[in-house]
Amino acid sequence: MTRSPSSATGLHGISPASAKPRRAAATATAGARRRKADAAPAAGSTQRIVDAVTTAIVERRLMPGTKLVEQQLGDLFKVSRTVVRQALNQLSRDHLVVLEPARGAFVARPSVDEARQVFEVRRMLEQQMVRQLCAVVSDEQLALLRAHLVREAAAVERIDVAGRTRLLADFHVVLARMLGNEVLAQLLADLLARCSLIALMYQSAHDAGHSAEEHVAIVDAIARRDARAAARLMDSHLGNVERNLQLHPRAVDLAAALALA
Amino acid sequence: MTRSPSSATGLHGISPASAKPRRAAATATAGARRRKADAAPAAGSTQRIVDAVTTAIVERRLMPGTKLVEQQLGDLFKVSRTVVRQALNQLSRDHLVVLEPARGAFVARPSVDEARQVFEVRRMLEQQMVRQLCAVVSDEQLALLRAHLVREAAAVERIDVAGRTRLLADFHVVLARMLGNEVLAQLLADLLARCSLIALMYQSAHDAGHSAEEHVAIVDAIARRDARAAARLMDSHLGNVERNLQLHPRAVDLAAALALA
DNA sequence: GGCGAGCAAAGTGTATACAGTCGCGCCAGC
DNA sequence: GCTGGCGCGACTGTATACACTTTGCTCGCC
Repeated sequence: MTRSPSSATGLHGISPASAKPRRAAATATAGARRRKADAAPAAGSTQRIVDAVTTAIVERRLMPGTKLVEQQLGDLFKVSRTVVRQALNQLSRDHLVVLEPARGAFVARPSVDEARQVFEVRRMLEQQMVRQLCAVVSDEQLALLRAHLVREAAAVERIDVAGRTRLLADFHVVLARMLGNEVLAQLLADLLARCSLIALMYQSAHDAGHSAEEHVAIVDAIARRDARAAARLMDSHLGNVERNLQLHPRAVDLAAALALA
Repeated sequence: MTRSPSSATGLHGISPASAKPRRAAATATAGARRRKADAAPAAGSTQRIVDAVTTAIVERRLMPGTKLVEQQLGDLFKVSRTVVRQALNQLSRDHLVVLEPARGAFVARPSVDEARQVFEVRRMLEQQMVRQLCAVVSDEQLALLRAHLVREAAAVERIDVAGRTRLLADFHVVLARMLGNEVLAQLLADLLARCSLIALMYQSAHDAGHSAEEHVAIVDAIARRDARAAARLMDSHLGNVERNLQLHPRAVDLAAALALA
């Protein structure tokens, strides 16, 4: 959350690959030289569109299934379809939109199976993540975590839906970053963006306050360096979040329902 | 490995996102209808380029750092730069190439840190993966695994470098697929492609025969439904692979060397 | 009145054209 | 002889143009 190039949009860790595409993983020298180049001119117009669409989806202004017409987006952002297409391609890689050949781009509608699988992977990764974090976490980092928890609580308090959604997701990315593992962090950011879309589709009955409390418990366990507890708490936390989704196939049994009638 | 749209290239699980971009995750009806469309006409020329470059990198015909000029690729594949650019964008998302703004596309040169982080994530995922697999694996699946091991051994035997590299990596994707978790499988495929590049850069001293033997041990543990042993074996297997890389920074100490001199 | 063929509008897929940027070599000046 | 600016060539970034597919509608036919 320190140096996110797309922080202008309001998203930090969520935006799945904001930091990725343009960041030269090349030798450090090249990275340093580039810094002046992409600081001022807003880091490419493609990324602007990606970020805008991402936030729009996460903040529920674009519903799943919505068609994204290239020319319309181009007019809105005052760019050509070329740039819009690049953005849509990136978004499709993040699984936020689906490209249907010769038909167009649509906001993704993740299936129930996909939702379960995403959570499954998150459980695998994050359980191990907190376990390892117990071994290496510093006091400064713990302080940062506490600070994050305070912000979460505040957002929950003042019913700031967009803000709390972002903070609750960012919590997990912050944990990943603390391991110093950028690969893990980006992976997790991707998964969390997909989770936003999933939560959005399958109207989560989960109340944010509960999640925030569980985050507190997890941090407490980490502070005690209690790896087993931390892993268990994270597992049950993710289980709770998933359980509170309405992952009961509806569209599928439409055929069955009609057959019955 | 059953229905890979890019199997024509010789890569199965490795090709990081061959299956992803064009595969409509949309409702099953749309998927069925589309099948006729993308079956025959080779699934888009963009993907052809992505696959070709991917295999070229994995099979060591394109060395890290090589510049990929758009016009040249366009001439080679008889397509316009537009298509080439799309392909390069996809490849950059897979971390196989790096795009430097206004400079061009280069075959990625993953840093030592990145290599370590990729392996770290693999350990997290795959340890949990085999653990879970012990609980759900069927006899047919075990037979498939045994068959795969036989193919691995054969490739090692006849010193088929390209083949064995692919098979050794595919093993891990096959495991992921057996959990029925496509999200996990694709994630792992991504990571494995990056590992190919890493192994290629930091001249692995690891001999393939050893890896194949470790795979056998892992499958044995899974067959015994011994989750703890399987997890431990997978962990040590990945540890061995990583340890056999020459992950000792060289270019970095250039500055130090100059300071000394 | 329902149904299928055909047509037109909309939108995507690809190619081409143009503008901006980087890198390299040349040349003047010190 | 070496250094620093200048200009040219190559290549990338973006816009525009054109061809093809899909889709919804209309009209004629059954």
